[in-house]
Amino acid sequence: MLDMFPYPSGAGLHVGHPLGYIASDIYSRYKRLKGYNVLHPMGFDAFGLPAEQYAIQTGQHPAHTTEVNIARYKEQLDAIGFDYDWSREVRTSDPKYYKFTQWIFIQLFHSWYNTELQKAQPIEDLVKVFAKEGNTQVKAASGKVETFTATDWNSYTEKQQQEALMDYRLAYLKYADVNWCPALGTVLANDEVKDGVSERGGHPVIKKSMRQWFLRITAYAQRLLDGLDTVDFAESLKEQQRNWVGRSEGASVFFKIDGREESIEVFTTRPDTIFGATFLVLAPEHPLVAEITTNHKEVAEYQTYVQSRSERDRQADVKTVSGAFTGAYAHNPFTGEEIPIWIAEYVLMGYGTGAIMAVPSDDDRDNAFATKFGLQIIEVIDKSDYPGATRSDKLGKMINSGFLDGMEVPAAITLMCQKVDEMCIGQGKINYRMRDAGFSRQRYWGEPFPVTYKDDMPYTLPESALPVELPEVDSFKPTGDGDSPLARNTEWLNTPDGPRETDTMPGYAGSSWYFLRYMDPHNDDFFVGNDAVNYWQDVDLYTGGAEHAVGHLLYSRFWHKFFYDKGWVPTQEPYKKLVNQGMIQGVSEKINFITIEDLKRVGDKIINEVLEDPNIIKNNIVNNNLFYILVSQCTNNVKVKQVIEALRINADLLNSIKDEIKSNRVTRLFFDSKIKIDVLSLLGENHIGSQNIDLTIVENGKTSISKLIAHWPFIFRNSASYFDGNIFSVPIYQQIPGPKDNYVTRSGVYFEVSSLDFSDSSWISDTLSYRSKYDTEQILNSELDFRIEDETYEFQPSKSSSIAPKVMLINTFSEVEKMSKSKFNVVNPDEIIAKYGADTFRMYEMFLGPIEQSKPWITNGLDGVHKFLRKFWRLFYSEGGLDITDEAPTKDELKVLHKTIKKIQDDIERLSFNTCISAFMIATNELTDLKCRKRAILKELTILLAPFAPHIAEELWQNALGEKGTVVYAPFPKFDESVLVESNFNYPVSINGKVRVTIDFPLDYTQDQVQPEVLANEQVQRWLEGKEPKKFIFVKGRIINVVV
RNA sequence: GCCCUGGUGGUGGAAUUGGUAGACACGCAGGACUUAAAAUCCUGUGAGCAGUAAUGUUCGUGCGGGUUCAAGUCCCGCCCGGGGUACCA
Repeated sequence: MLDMFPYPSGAGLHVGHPLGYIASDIYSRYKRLKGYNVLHPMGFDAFGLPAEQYAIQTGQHPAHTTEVNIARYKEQLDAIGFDYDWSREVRTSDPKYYKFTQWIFIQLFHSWYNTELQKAQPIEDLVKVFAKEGNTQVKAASGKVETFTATDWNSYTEKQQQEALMDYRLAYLKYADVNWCPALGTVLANDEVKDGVSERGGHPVIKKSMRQWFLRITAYAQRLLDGLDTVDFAESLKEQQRNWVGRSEGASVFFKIDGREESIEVFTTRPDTIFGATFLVLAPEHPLVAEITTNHKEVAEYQTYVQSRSERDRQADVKTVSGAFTGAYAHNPFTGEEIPIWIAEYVLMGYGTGAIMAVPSDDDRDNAFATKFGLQIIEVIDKSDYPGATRSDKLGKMINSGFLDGMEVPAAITLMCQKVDEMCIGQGKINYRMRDAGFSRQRYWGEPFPVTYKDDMPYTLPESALPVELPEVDSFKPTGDGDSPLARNTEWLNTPDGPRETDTMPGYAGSSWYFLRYMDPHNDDFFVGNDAVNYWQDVDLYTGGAEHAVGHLLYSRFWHKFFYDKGWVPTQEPYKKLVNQGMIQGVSEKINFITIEDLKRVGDKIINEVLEDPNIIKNNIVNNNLFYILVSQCTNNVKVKQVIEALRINADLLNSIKDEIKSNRVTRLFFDSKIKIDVLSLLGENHIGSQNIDLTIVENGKTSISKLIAHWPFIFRNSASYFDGNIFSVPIYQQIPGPKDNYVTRSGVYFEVSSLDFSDSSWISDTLSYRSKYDTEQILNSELDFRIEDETYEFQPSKSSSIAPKVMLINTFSEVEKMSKSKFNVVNPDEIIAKYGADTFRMYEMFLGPIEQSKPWITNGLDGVHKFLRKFWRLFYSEGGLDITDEAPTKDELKVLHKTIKKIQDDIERLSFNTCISAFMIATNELTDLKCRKRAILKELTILLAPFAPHIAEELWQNALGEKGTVVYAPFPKFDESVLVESNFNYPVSINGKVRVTIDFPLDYTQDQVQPEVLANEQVQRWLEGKEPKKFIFVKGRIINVVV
């Protein structure tokens, strides 16, 4: 029984984490009651970026932060009453653990993948083959390799040999791009980059090529696909993994470049359409671009633009079609036509060959591209036999395609693959979208590589040197030139054998094999002992978030297959069954803002377009979605004061005031989250923004000014503020470090006063005393100011105020999204446990709904669960104390018990825990009604409840029932079906599908026995109105339907 | 954009295989007990219409179509929310 490894974040365990943990705890306790030996461990994925960032900010060592966070996590986990075997705890950041992570890396480094045997093998074997016959006969998963003979190999220098081997290793070095932020001097994670600039500070981010480690997961692509058929994961999750691996069958074809020796290799899944290939598109980073370009200026400019775009942007942004012509041409090998070679961002270097043949007649993106740049489009498929088929469907009859004419598409694909092969211009090929996994991070808080460099080539350290422990460094900041902070410790860096690798491993290194360590956590000789792994084998049930669907799960499956190849584990797949628990989401508070320039433009657009478009009105206003309109008179001299009122309106009201809006040319701005989308569509992105704010800032719809200032002290303390009774405004200073610690004013925010809570005024003196330490110059330069006269605080427009700040805050709103510290919406379980106890908390989390469904954390039903537990308790204790009898139970009581046993047993097996809680409630309500206090019933029920509410169950077991020992190992009650057998069934009788009456019949009655009585029924007669029924449907034990 | 996933009363959700939609809770309303509060218990509660009432009847599972004796469930086309998208974990 395994739970996904938590990362011990500084925010502590939030209410979302335990959802899966509680489910697995119930399951493992249940299996224990059923007599199984259950291994249910827990540990920590302790390396990671947040601890490192915290270290940069505070100077605290990540090891220390991690230690503190783990202690807190364990305290919280224990408070919920989990049955973890802490003697088996593992932590990825423990040198005793990462010793083996490093060891596994070494094994990957010294392995290659034999595609003939479909198996990883020692690299020494390959060396022997090279020395004997070169690499021409070797069938291996490799990079692009030049062929060499045995003579070549033996004449190679050590360095050349190492370089050649690098193309075969399962862990290898190559150059790859990272998100490089020159201003911060650091490499950024994808989610630290937004719109081409760093999230912190807004500095430009570019791609930088660095030599990095990769794992050859692509060698296992097919096995990772095949393995999916053997495991019990949700079909959707398997589908996600299949898509990630992205197998596609097609052909690679070479296109000859005009006037040059080289050809361009393209991969296509549609070789049939080659007669319609009217141009080629290369990825802007394609190595051939530099060589063939004659159109230097435009290409260079375009390449610079693409540098600033993230891969996701490049794929996602299908609206903007962009590209540049290289000036070079190639030849279509079948039509013989000269076709231009372009570069465009929608072609990615990392996928396929980094080049495509564009067939604008049969590919949407190619079509958009050709249309925009006026390139030729030749129709090659007649789809008239397939009405409704889209451009990309592989359907139709070939036309304008030489020898393919008249063939159906699938046949044409097959023939074309053969033809390409015959003509020696390419071959049929299976391509995978999946790429090798980047394994280098330019970070401190991760596993160091057990590697030193000699002559610029890497060599692994001997096992005796493991673990290579993280060195102490004087600062956790990046070095500024792209190296990780490890490079700061030069004493550590330089060894007699050469300099060390300074990058560290990514998060998934430690988490790809941790479940094996649980089986044998204290083994110092091997990562997992043979006996242990043969006894426990694999994970029977794995629970965790769907967000890990590909990343972690695919990587660990890959590692496991490698272990299998090496003979270290007995199974091909690590996880037999996997359940994705849904996310418990947080409710975030957010603010929307928009520039005043844009506000005016929106106003015009709304007047001219939106109010005239019935669809927009309908989509946004119906369904009682009232929305806000901010009324503002937009003159050229926009002043805050002129924002005069905010209205809540509905569709009818909008219609009635439409003309007034138009004639007065007042700007009306929609600012519900739904409306925001329409503002977006009116203006495009980047014109309206939103930002998360601390949950507690907004209370009862009012924004607390003192809390807002505590949240953004910098902004408020150093800025002048303006207040006129209606509007409270604050210019915002963006925190961009510059010479002499100057900061730049970027924008301002406005709050409607009616939405603010001024009750706590301590911020005024706090702000003033803070400011007095600074030069008044800065305050004078501010656009607006507030003053204090006498003892009363009065806010007035500053005399120097003439320029209006650029950004207007529109409103705050709530949104349900992922719980995370950065979104200020984290809720901890501690308070609830303190108030209601762990049992209530456990049961409530289960009661919230199906385990795999995501839902926001709302505590509405908490009381009901708590009340249930009290009611259950009262089955044992009445006012006079313990009140249990030894009488024999009645038939009704037994029925309640056995109905519940069956329900709980079935529902736990199918992991439907929310319905279990309901079943307990029903049983308790029914037994209360029956006034049942019988030991024989209550004892069994206590065992049933024990996995869900272990504390109360244990208490009742030992003290109320007086049982010896713990309920944890009690035998699970045996279900007796005979108790539940019914002789009659109350049939619902419907007329034309609508139930009108119910009639009781013995269950063994057939249709013939039932029909006369049903038709004679008074109700049925009424609906028949004297007519004969058309049809009589009888489903035994379910329903009767009379069709009239 | 692409992939995945969800949408049912005022709220969380139930309906396991196409067979009585709204189980079980929360909330709300009314009542009992109590000096009072807490706790506990009882009754009602999808919406509309008719009826003093029992009850009857129409509508109703995001929207629009379809299949079926029967659709929350299956099919087709949309809309909206959430997650992932390769360096957050």
